[in-house]
Amino acid sequence: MPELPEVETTRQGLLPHVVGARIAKVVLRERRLRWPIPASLARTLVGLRVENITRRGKYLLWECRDPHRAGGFLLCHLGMSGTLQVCPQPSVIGKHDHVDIQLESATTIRFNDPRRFGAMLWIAGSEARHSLLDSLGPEPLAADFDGDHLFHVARGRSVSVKEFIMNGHVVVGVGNIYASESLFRAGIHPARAAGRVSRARYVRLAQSIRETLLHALREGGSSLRDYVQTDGASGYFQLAAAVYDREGLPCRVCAAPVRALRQGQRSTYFCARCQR
DNA sequence: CGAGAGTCCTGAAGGC
DNA sequence: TGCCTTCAGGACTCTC
Repeated sequence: MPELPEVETTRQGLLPHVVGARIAKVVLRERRLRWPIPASLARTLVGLRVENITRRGKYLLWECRDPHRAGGFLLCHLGMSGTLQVCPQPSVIGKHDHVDIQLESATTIRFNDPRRFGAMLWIAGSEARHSLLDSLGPEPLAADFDGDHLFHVARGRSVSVKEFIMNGHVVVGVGNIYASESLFRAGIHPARAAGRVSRARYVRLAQSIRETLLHALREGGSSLRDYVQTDGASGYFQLAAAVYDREGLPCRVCAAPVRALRQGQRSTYFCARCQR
């Protein structure tokens, strides 16, 4: 399930293959994703040159241009089971291979997404502005994200701190796995109301989120279940998970059994002794 | 405005 | 063995 480290790993894996390349052909086999892929996307993309791929939260933005006509941005979201793989010699078309973006070099970038929660949309123009991006919170690894930000946004909020940090309008890129891991690292109970966490503890939480994400980034992204890196190798962050998916197993710090609970129809893992 | 539930989807896993 | 149910998850969208 791609979270921010996986999306960033994907971005970095794609960059050397696509930046500067011209799009030769686009095959749309299945357009029914989170939102339908525009039928005109293939026509739009062919002939454009990919100038860069940037990331905003878990959205990837392919900046595409052409000297003779208007460019724009290909907005991609991997949902929870999506991958973008670099296929130097695409051979057999597999199940759920929904989109192929073939470059002039013959290398193909293949979008596969069994659960079809992903997205592929087109933003025309020279600015990457879209309603999906408009009200996103800060990047957790950027300078404008810190404990003060979390503390201020949390004023008066009764939602649990775990659901709070998973809200993309508060901070982007913290998914279910890293939310549990970050709260464990910060020693904060996941069910505590967001408005009842002190400023000092939010400072620690912001730092924990950064550390957790950076750690996962160094490991190449997690591979829990579906994730595959662009070169096909799998990540291995789950081996280092402190609490996620470890219900009943001893806490790595105090040996108390890790506990699980449901929050907003999501599973949360925590240590009742280490987290208050 | 915030909170909470519903929704999309496939595949794996568990129960009987 | 096989069918049925449940769960997994991102994040938008709707209702209250």
